[in-house]
Amino acid sequence: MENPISFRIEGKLGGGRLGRAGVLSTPHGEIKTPAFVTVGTKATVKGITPEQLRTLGAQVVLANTYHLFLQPGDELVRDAGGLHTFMHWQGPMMTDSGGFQVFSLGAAYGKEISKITKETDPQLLLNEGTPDPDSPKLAKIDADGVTFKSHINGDMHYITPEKSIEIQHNLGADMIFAFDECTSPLEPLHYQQEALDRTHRWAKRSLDYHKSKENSKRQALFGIVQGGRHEELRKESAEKLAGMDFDGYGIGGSFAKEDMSTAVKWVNGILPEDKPRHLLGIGEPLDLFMGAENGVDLFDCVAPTRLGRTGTVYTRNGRLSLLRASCVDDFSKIDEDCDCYACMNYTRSYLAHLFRAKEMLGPLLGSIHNLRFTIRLVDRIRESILDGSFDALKADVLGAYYGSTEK
RNA sequence: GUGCCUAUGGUGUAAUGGUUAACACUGGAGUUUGUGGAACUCUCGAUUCGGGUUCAAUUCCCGAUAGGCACC
Repeated sequence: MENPISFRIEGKLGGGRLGRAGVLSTPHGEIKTPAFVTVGTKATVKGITPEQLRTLGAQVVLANTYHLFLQPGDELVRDAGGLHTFMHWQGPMMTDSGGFQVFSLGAAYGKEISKITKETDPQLLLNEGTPDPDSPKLAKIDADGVTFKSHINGDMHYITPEKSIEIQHNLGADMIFAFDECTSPLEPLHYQQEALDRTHRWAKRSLDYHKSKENSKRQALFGIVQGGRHEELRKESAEKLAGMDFDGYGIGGSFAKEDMSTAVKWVNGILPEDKPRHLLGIGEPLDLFMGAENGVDLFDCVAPTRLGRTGTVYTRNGRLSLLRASCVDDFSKIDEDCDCYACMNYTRSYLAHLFRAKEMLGPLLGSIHNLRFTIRLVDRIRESILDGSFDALKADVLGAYYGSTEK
């Protein structure tokens, strides 16, 4: 049977490292990897038209199963002709499985926990124990699936691996994800193991259901590696999933920052080389270099849009809050090196005015800039892998970004 | 002109004869990584002025000043 996607490696990083550049072919076009996947959770990259996305160099958009299932409903999207038609994006698309919402609406709901934990003391992470069961959650896990309480109207919904895949079939993205459980790093080891076993069973069920449908001929299914910060679990997960016939792989989890690179290395050393790997929910400049260096082909992250929308922009010299007093009369561009629409036409002063006046153009321009900044950075990383200048680029970019006074 | 009322951060409001005068917005500095929501965390900043009563006054009294209302 013909595969819905194919992946071709065009160049490798060398030096015994896992990094590579390639081309991922999908039913809606090619993706040059490494690539940054723009996040369009509810079938829209907030405030950005598909035409603008193309101008930004966006190659692929990621929407979310959970959100679209609740609103407007996957069957409606199917009846509209699928996500591509519905949202007027004819390029490659992915959908996340809803697995992350098990985390964000469950263990992490209303808590200080986010995808990247700041906690650096491993003892604390391990001893924190299971978060108190009385705390309100919108997601409850059992062996078979997850009960969600809609954040929109309180309706209860039960999502199983099969249901997640069914929804994703209706949505019709080119690449879809198995239903997984993203665990909190605060969970103890025994829970991580239990959750991982469950994620593996769900991966198998996702795959079996997917393969039983015609959609598997035009939609690729990615399995998701979990295992938290534990080497044994990460490697076990990579091996288990590598043994299943997925079209590609996601690397999931909630990490302490410094655990991320080791987890990626463990996993990518095991996953089949000829299939694409997607590091879920990452990242920022440092993380993109780390991922690319260690064999990640796809990244997605809400940071560029969330930050940009709320007034924080990337510059070559680090992050800059446009709300800062110093921006009020700063008539320079956001970033001298940037070729985006915002940088070509507007000053920091104007952007500061828009954000202070709460004008809607501010969030749009901030999103445009951060997306372009991130997409372009990953594009440059790709080129550098192909022409052998990766290390020089990394030193140059990260030196300016993290070593400068702008921050 | 007379009478009445009011006067607390930049703005709008709390409170009290006794620690450190509270809250919201604004201002300043941050956080944000498969988007529940945009939210959250710090932080600067005030008792109109002058007298008096009192151990102690932002609080009670008198006056000034300013504003509001009413009346002539």
